[in-house]
Amino acid sequence: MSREGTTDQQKRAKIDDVARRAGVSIKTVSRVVNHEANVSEATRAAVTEAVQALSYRPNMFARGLASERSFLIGLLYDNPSAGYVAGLQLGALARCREAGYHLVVEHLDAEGSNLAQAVHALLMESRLHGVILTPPLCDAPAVLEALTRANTRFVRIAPEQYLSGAMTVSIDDHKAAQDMTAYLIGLGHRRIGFIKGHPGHGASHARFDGHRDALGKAGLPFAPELCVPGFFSYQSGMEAAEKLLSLKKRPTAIFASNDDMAAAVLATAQRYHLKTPEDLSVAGFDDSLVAQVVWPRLTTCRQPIKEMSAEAVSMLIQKAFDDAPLERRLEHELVVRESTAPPATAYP
Amino acid sequence: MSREGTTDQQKRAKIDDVARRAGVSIKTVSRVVNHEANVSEATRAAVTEAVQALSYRPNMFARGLASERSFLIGLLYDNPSAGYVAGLQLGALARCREAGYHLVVEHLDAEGSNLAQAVHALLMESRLHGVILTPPLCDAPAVLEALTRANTRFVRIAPEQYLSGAMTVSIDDHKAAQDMTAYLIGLGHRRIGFIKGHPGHGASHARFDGHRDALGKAGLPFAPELCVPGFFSYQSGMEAAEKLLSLKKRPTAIFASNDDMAAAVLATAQRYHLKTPEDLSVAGFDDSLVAQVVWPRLTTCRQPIKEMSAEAVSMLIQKAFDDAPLERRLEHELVVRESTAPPATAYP
DNA sequence: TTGTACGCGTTATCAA
DNA sequence: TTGATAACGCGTACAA
Repeated sequence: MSREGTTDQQKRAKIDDVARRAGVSIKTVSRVVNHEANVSEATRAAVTEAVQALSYRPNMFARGLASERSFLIGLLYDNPSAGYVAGLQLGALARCREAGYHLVVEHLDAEGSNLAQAVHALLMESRLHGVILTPPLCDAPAVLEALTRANTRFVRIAPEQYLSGAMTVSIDDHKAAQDMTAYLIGLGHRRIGFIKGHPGHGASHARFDGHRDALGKAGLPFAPELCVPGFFSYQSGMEAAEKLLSLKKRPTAIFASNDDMAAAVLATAQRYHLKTPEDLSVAGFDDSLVAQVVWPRLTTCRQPIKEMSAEAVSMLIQKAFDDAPLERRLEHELVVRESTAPPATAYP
Repeated sequence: MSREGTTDQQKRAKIDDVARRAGVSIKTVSRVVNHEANVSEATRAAVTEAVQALSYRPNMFARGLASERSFLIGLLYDNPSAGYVAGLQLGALARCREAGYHLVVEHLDAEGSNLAQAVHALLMESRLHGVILTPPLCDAPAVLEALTRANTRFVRIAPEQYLSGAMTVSIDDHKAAQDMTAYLIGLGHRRIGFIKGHPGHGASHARFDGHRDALGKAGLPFAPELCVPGFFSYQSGMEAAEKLLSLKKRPTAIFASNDDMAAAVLATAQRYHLKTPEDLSVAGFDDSLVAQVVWPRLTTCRQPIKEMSAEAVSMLIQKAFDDAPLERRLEHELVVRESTAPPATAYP
């Protein structure tokens, strides 16, 4: 019933079909498709024409079987923040699409006893071209070892520990936190509360150090009671906020190590009948979705998650690994919104 | 340098290795691995032992090449809500892991002109076992047609349009919205504002109808000015809330078609110096992450997204398709939190 | 109940 | 610059 007898869209075209139509061998088609050198312009054009005419797409499985590596990239995560994961994934997907790769996603339990086994199994059955590791997985020894043993390359995003010879994408968490604290000091704040991040996550320590260094540079003392632990969760932010706000000498600003905890501070402040930002300035980190969904909207530090994961994909699929840098650092950005203002109480 | 000469972990075991170790043919190994019948208990045990000893995992690419279908399931999405996508993905991943499948994620532009081409290309290069379609993609004709033409099975999650013979997972949006409005009426509210969802998404109309029916059942009039359009985005929620709150005769409660928009109502109410829930009750839909991150926390309707996507995977990988139902409907649940209360103003 | 031999669609080796 | 042909690891008629 098709209007054209010659164009049979029903069956998928294979490399042989393309070769026949272009009047060349399959190897030549393979060369063109894979952008290899040593093909004359004429034949290349002929093959390209045939590929388009037949709307040929190389079979992913045949490729994976024939070559050692595939066009599949793995994204391994175990992160409670939906916004963080969604952002990362979007960035990775965009770059994958450009390059003709596909993304296989895997949700692992970073605390699970069978972590190593799960990674091992994944690598055995699907020779992934490469793997993207997000925190806290990028610091899990079991994962790292399984990857190394299987000789699968990987990129770590925002890792905590330095790992010799491993590819990494990150921002300068130290500098970013320092910038934020300096901004708060610039507004006139002198007593600034700080809520730490999860001690198991990479950036937590760097952010804390940055905060403290900013205090030092401004000649302000570091008050231990103003620095409380947190775990990146909303719940932990509530508890941390309780501690800080029940202090006899309350801070005029609180800098939380991520937006979820900052949102918790906002909620807790309301329960204390404190107005934000008049009575209490609040700053977060990440510029995740919640930052714009709470009221007042959060002043925060934007981490370019999409760009980071896109960069990770690029590093995995690059041709020459010899002269390429192992570590890439992207720029952060201070995003000032309504949750921060000069303190109502004037200081000398 | 290995301590055991016999156990060479470096190379991946293949089916031949297992067959040799178990003293059977590769076909028998294949039978055991794929849980086929007609294998004696003794040989099955022997093969199982060999599989574990060699930590054998069948090569995904070889399988995909040899058989028509693969162990890959596609998840296609174009959804602005990070929480929704993250939840869906988690549910699908969990079920996939149990069944030994992997998830290939693809982010498509539902409005894009090359939608059909993108889906077509994906299906040509990787014969996915099946595909999960999320709104609004599950109603995109281009996607549906590409899938049908490639003879790839799919499950639609919460679709708008009925499609004969297509598999579907959903909740009863009509009933859910009706329950919520009935709950608000039960609290004593008589003027209830409603913010619609994106007209292109399946559930929007059903939710609106449910709301209106609940009003009718309670003998309350439907006031057109209390029903405003929205698009599921935070921004659209802000605009909708503006309209409702600037009414000369303001509603005492607002029911938004999702949590993002409900969060926007909360923020807008604060700007109007309205206290929630004393001056204005607010209800959302989905029970996404934001519902618990805002203050007061949102009363909402929980949609079991994880269960829905897990169910979708199950439907895709089931053996017998003949006697299986094409549509499955899961239960919703009203989650009452602090954002709703009886109205301050008493009605006769 | 078990095994043999072939094919799936690519990439890669080597010769032309 | 090209091409013939052998892997790649598994599923599956078909035979035993």
